[in-house]
Amino acid sequence: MPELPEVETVRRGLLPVMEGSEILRADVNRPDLRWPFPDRMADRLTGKTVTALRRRSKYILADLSSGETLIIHLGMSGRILISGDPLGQFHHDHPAPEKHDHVVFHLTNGGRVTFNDPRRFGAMDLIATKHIETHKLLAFLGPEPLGNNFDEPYLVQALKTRRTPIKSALLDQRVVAGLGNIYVCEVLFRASVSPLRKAAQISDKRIASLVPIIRDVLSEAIAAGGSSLKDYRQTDGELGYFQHNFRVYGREAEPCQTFDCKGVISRVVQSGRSSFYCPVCQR
DNA sequence: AAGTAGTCCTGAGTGC
DNA sequence: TGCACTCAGGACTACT
Repeated sequence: MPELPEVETVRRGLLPVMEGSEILRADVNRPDLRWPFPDRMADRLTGKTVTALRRRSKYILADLSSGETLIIHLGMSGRILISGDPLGQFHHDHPAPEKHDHVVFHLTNGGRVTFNDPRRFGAMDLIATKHIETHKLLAFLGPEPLGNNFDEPYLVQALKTRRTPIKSALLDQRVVAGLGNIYVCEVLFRASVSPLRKAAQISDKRIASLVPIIRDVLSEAIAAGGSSLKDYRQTDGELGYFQHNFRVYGREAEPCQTFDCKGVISRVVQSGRSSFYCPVCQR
């Protein structure tokens, strides 16, 4: 479900409620999500203050006063909702517990942070903060697309020898970390590049052109609060609204929006994921 | 070794 | 209404 913009939106929503706050208690309602929760997770969270709330790729990282960091991944269907009016501005009480509320953090400021994930592809883990870079899930991630290490020479170099379609290459988190199916489709549309084209076969100039487009699409989506399809909500329960700006994703059989293009949006399946694109103007 | 299916899981939607 | 089927913002694992 959530790609980088959705995860960043969740992080920003959690920031004022969680950063600097103490975890009074954690309710862990099942033994696992995608993997078993770490040993004694609830105990290791209890009484700890969240000293910083960061993001790496699609992972939310909560640094704790104990010297450990809680790693949270939302998988396909994960949501995090805040309740309890901890900032004195929401004016709503705790809603009734729902199915798939797997972990609930109770904060000493009165706030409650609920992790809900029907499909349970999400994950949580705890690791010493000083070892976060070496965690199995984070160690092989590529650069942050909105960070300084992601630039034109890097992407040209990274894709130079990749025989896989550009669509698959950009979904590979080792190449660039945080893009998912929706935003790759939108990026390739804006760049007029066919998702079917082999990465290595695209000119350096066109690969380079992807860099600012990736930054723009992600930045615009963050500014819009992410994209809400089925599951995703911001932490206050509001919908994101970038889905209204999709030009190709989910628009199979609709006319291409490129000026003067008479194409029709197609859907093809590449390595198990749907790619939406205009076969006329994306080459 | 890189590239690609298969896999985990629930729920929504569609067609008969 | 029920049932069978497809599809979904991810990404690890095990094949070729």
